[in-house]
Amino acid sequence: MISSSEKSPMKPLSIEDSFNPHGLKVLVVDNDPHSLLHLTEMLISCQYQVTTCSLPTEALQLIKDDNKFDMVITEVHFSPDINDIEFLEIIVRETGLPVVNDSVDTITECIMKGACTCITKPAKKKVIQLLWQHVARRVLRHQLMKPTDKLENEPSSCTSMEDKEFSGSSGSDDVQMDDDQTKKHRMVWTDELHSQFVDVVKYLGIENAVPKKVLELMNVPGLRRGNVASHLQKYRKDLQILSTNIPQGFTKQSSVSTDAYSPVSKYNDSFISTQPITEVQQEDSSIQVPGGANSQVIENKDLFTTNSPITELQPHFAVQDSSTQLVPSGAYHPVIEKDWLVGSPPITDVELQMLQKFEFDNPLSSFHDLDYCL
DNA sequence: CAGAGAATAT
DNA sequence: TATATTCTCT
Repeated sequence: MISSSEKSPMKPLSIEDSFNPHGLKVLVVDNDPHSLLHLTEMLISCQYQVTTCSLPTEALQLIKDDNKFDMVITEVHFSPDINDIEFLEIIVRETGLPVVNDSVDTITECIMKGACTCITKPAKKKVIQLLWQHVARRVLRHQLMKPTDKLENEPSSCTSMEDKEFSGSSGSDDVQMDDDQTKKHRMVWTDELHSQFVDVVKYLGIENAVPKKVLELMNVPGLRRGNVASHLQKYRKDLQILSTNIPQGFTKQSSVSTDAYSPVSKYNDSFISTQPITEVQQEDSSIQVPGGANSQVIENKDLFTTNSPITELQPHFAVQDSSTQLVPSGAYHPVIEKDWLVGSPPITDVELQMLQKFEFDNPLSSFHDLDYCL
């Protein structure tokens, strides 16, 4: 076997750890005992580690207590007084985890709310077997970005001059070297860096996440405590804002009623405390930092999202609604658009390469199916 | 003294 | 606005 062993506590998520159903922690939320059981059995038979509950509130509590889930599968028809779609949305936002909904008739809506895919009941084993790849892909994305970590100009070239910028010439401080890069090291929290940050914070639990710890665990050369402290401050602030704007009771009609600012402003921000992933619903903006050769592209997408691009929404969702074509084989067949099916951008070559690199030991999955699953 | 977190500055 | 720096308190 492979990764079944213990996971390094230092790295909350690594490809090796996540790249296999074995031990992946799945939270299943379903108020129908039968389908819950069925799904659970199937998940377990596929080596997932399953936690179940029947209500969204329980789910949130579970997430709060144990923030180490890798994936959430949720029913979308709970009860008349619970807005399941909103629940799904919150889960997506707060956990940043791949969320799978198990109802077909709301697939479009769910996908638009951020679900990474949708399975039908009764769940087909084949489909279940492939679910882990959502987690894998998320991790992959993080991993892929890692090498890009050049947030700082490498200290090597900076000599000793960086600490005290004004070394010799004190008269006129026209120290206008090729600044931009040598002088002003104003770091940029790229998606990747931020993801790393979020992972660590999640790992620690937000209540234990203090700058020094986070810094250590992130282990990014050049990153300083102050950077983390500052970021953490903002992160918390955003969480707070989010928590006061969203949770409440998930009431049926509360959803999109125009007034995003409901007067009521103190709810259970509880669950957010442990699952601090938020998402700023802002469209991306890629900025080119004018730095000449060393220019850097900053993507500022889903701000506080951990599994960012997986649930990136494309406009072509409007395409048809209910009839999700399932083929007897059990696997999804993208009768419609592939990316419509799952709301994810098509897998890239690099990703595929990475996936294949880590291929197997795991006979359960085959990467052809990525097309359907991811 | 170190370090967290808030406040303030850029 | 995003990040840095300073301040205050533990």
